[in-house]
Amino acid sequence: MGNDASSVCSEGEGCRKIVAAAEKLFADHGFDAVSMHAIATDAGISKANIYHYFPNKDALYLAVLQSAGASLRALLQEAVDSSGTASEALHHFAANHLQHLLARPRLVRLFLRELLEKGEPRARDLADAGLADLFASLVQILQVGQERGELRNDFDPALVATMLLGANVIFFQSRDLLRQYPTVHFVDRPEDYDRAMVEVLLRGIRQSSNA
Amino acid sequence: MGNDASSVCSEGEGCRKIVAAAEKLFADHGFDAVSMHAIATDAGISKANIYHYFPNKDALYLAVLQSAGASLRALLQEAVDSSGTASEALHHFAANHLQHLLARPRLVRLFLRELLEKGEPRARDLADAGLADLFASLVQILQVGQERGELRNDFDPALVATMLLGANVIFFQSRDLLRQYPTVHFVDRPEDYDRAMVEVLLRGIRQSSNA
DNA sequence: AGACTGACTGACCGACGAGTCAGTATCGGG
DNA sequence: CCCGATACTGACTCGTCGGTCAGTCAGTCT
Repeated sequence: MGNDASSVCSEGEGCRKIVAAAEKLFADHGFDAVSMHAIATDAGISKANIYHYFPNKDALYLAVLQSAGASLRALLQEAVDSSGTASEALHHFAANHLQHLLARPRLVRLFLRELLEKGEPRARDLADAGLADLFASLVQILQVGQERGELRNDFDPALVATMLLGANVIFFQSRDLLRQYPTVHFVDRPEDYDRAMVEVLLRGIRQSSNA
Repeated sequence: MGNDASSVCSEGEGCRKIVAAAEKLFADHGFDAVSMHAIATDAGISKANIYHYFPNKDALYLAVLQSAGASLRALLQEAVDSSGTASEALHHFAANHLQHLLARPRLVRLFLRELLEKGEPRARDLADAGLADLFASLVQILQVGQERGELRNDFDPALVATMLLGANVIFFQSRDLLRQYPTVHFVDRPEDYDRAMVEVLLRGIRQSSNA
């Protein structure tokens, strides 16, 4: 599935299969709920073979996160395109961002999981880095919009960036839940959701008024 | 700490201590990472004693979620007050909602964890119920505002409700992360964050325009 | 006193977890 | 054809897990 295992596996069929299986299982069930045996079985190899490539379970987990982080970051940065007006850039970002989230749900959940961890900072820094980049890009788009006079000056770009990211993340995370809610009709149309969402946001931050 | 263990413990000092310890550990590390021994130690009793109150680990976890759910739901519904204008109600809700989230981080993380689980639906329904209630309340506030002509009619209440909830949840969840980001100055002032956030939102959905 | 009850414990069990190891299959280069 | 290295395996160790059990202890009712 084109995951960026190459970055951590330096070629090698077996290794890639391991990371792919681990990524799936870790994302679905979390670190502690997944045994090395389960990973091996899913990858179609023996458990001991995993230790040929990775010194221990933590290292494998780290490798998975690293590989996932690389591809996820690349994917999401793709969504950032600061050309055109701020409005255009925001619409473009929101739509692409959410679309990418939905296209690779496992990677996303892997990172959301990490963000929830309190005790052991297994790879918080890694998870953080990706989000920080994204956040910075978004803030920049908004700032440029402000400097150009396209957007109002009385709001904090970081605030709106947070709102936008939050809107997408919560949509991603509670999609199934929302689906059970009868009157919600944007559940299966992420583009609709994003378009409407950015419109509301823009009306709140655009310079002066129009319809 | 006033958690609603009474709902599941029918009095009894020991039982309450168990649930309290379990709540803390489960919230911090997740179901699989917490052993019965750890819970017993933290509660200051023997492991076997836990089985005097709960038939197995899953039952204990369920009880914790149930108790947490009860108190969390009560807490959050407190934030809902549909008296006054929609603007007032939204401001009131946002501030209280976030404040409650931040006041009981463990309960929140317990539920966010559950929302992430894919395979076993240990208690998804339970976690869902709370959110659904809240969501419905918010939607209603917005609908009333629309009917009264206070808010525009061209937006989906469910969409804005989602945005508001999302804004609060992401703030809660990535607070530490945001703190490392230099230019963000609303991190340690949730009220500021919420006031500004709702203002932007309101400007986007309020009928006609004003400053 | 004695019978009964619920809270509680230490010692134990089988299962399964991560990780090890001795050894086999495979394969490219000399 | 053999050699060394790399890919890979089954069988093992050992610690910890969830869960059980026989039994102690404090109180309470009669």
